[in-house]
This record gives sequence, structure tokens and C-alpha cells, in this order.
Amino acid sequence: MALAGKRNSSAKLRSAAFRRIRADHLTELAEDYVELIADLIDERGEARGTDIALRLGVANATVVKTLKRLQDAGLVSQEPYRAIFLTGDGWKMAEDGRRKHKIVEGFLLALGVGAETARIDSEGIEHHVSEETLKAMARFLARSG
Amino acid sequence: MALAGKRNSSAKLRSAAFRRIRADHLTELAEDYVELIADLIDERGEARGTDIALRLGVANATVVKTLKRLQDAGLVSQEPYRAIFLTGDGWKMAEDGRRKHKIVEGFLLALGVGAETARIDSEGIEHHVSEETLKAMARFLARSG
DNA sequence: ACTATAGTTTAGCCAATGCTAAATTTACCC
DNA sequence: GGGTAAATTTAGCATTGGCTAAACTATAGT
Repeated sequence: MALAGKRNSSAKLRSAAFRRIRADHLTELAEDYVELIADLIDERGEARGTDIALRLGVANATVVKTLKRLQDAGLVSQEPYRAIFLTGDGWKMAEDGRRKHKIVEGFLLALGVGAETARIDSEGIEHHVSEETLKAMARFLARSG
Repeated sequence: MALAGKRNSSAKLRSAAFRRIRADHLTELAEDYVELIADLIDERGEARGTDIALRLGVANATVVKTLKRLQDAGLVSQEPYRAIFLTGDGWKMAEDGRRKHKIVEGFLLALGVGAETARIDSEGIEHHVSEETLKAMARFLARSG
């Protein structure tokens, strides 16, 4: 083949980043769901499918299907036609998501980003920041706040 | 229903963020591909399926299938069994991705994050930062660097 | 207690993104 | 120029995450 050379040098290293992003995507939805369920329980005492669908902007049936997967994953528990609860693992994931979310959103605000943008962007970013980056953001936040 | 109250207050606003994230995911893969193809062309003069598969960490067949979609989307052009090229739109998207990537990665480095983490995290974050946040990052970068 | 309505679930569809295995094509080398 | 190895493509499959429409259940209100 033409151009055969020292290709592939650091390809494996590079691919690791993409692999992690794909893995992140699998847990991303789960994190969004449990975080939202935790919020709903705290706000109103219970989480219902309709509210989840409304806040996430998806159809009811989609929520049902996803919740089934989350139940299989041991994050959520639910009886048919009843409200939705988080398991111990579910709460753990929700708390971790909230922690990240708070740091990222606070950080963006401290950086001078507007409130609305900070809210939206942090929602997307929180699933892709490592602990090291979170630590750096927290440090910045402590120094500037 | 129990608990009927002033629910849904800002639900539509909240759901917008999640909608944007889902939309982002659709373009995310496309951006990763065109950026990588642009890099390969610059590095070695051509982009081949195998190299893309290797760097992205996916199977060859997956690359073929995705390239077909990108071709339909007008970002990539390719003859069967030949190397891969970017269209004008493809280059535009690649350049924009590189621009974002550079800002985010540079920003993380300036924030004190290690090189390896900065590289990995920026790969995940670049697709979820708004122009406003990019501007704030660039500002920080200019002040601190 | 009945009925209307709100909420939930099921069924069946689609597109995207991944995989493996088999077939095909290209290109290199002798 | 023909054989072989590498690259590419095709075929077929699975999962995720979305949708609509129809069926079912539970609750509230009269």
C-alpha cells in the first residue's frame, strides 16, 4: 500500500479518548435520569414518568423504556403504575452527578459566562470532565469566589 | 392525581438543554470523523479507513457505514476502494472543530490540568461548549498566557 | 359508586452506532 | 503477469434511544 510508514505510532493512545467518550455516552443518559429523579423526589416527594418526559423533552413511552433499562441496571425501582424510586446505587449516582454539575456550573459562572448559558453548557459538559479537571475547576472557584 | 400543583413551571426551558445535548450527539460523531480525516490528510496526504478505525478504536465496517452517512450529509466524498476526501462543508466543519478543540485544550492546560487529561477531556467537552463559553475560555487564555 | 381524565404501559416502528464473518478489490513483489 | 497480503466492502446482527397510536389503570369529582 502506498504511504506505509510509521503510522499507528500513538494511535492506540488516541483511540482511548474516543473509547472513553463512547463509554461516557452510555452512562450519560442514566446520570441524567437519576439526577432528574432525585430532583423531582426532593422537590415534590415523588418522581413520575410524565414529569421526567416533560423535563427531558422526550415522549412518555421513551421514559418507560429507559426506566426499564435503569431498573435492570439496578439504579431505579418501580412497581407498575406507581411512582419511581432510586436504589442505593441510584442515589449514589445522582449525588455524584449533582456534585459535578454544581462544580461545573459554578465554575462557568465564575468564568464570566451568563447564567442561562452556564446552566445549559454545564448540562452537556458535566459528563465529560475527569476528576482532575473537576479539581482544577474547584480550585479556580475557591480562589475567585 | 396526587401532588398536582404548579408543576411544569420551567420544565420547557429545562428540556431545551437536554434537547440540545441530544442534537449535539448527532453531530458529535460527524465532527470527530471530519476532524480526524483532516488531520490524517494533513499528516500523510490521505485518509484511509483503516487509520480512522484505528484512531477511533472502532471496527473497519463501522467506519465504512459511518462514512456513507457522512457522504449523504455532504461532508465527505469517496470512490469505492479509494481514499477519503472532505468536501467544502467537511473542511469547514473540521476547521471549526479544530478551533474549538484548540481553545478548550489550551484552556484546560492554562487551568492547571495535566497534558494527558487536557487532551482527553477536551475531546469530550469540545462538542458541548457554546460560543459564549468558548469566548470566556479564550479571554481567560489571553489573560493568563 | 361511576365516570371522566390523567397517567402509564404495550406494541410496533425507525435510525444510529457498534460488532463479526465472509466476499471483494487493490497493490505489491517476485 | 500472477499470487498473496492488506484494505475495503457487504451482509447480517444487536443495542440504544427515539417516536406514535392504542390499550390499560388509577384517581378525582360528582
